[in-house]
Amino acid sequence: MSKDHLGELEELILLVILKLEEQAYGLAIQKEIQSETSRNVTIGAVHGTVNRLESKGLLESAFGGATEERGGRRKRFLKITSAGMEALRQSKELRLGLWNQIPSLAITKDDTQ
Amino acid sequence: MSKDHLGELEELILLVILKLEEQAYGLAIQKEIQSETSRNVTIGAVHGTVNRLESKGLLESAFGGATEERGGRRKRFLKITSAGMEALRQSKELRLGLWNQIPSLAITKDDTQ
DNA sequence: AGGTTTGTTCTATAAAGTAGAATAAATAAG
DNA sequence: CTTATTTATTCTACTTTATAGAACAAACCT
Repeated sequence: MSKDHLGELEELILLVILKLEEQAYGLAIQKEIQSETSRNVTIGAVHGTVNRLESKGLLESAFGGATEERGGRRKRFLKITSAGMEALRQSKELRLGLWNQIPSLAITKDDTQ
Repeated sequence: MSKDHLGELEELILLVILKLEEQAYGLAIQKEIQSETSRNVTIGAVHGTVNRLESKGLLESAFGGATEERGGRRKRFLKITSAGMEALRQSKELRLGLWNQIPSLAITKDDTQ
């Protein structure tokens, strides 16, 4: 019953991974968080959180091959699992439900894409 | 720059306080979280989080007077400050922004009230 | 081989969240 | 007026998340 919700950074990282699609790996996630939120999360924080999410089954990782770039280690690419997607949907539903019960925060058509 | 975001429970509690309006105090918050999310947060967790939010200036508290009920101690009523409201708005904006960049999570008119 | 670049791992600490027992204050009952 | 009952907050100990950055690893270039 309890203990299925995402931490704040866990949720943010899952969302950013979805946004980055095929280019989701540690450093890219860190940069994307920085550009979306002007928040400075360190690379250690990103990997720590990613590891936790993987051990919970909310995402999977796989190392990429050699690249065409200058040099550097192989990237560890992240992919959301269906359990991870479900967790994001639940979180969205909870917030939407609460916002819409509070007039000053309710969703309007201005919020839709 | 960094360190202005809400924890997961912090945000949930602020939203519930807004929803409860004049009846926001420890036990009521606990029950409301239970009914909105079927999550069992203990009363210690609620008060601990409320205290942290108050010390951050995101909410204020004041004890109520005697009631017309059976017995029991005075309630400590909680009220969101403008800084608290601002934090909630920022959090909403961040999520809306990310969801709308991800087709499977984007807000549609079905999500509006 | 040595240097540079890109990236992950590791280790230590602080903050947030969890849990429930202890305590307090108000009213009712005897 | 003393004791019991109800409603509620405080307190204390612990676990999980989040923060921070140094250490380490692997790929490419010269």
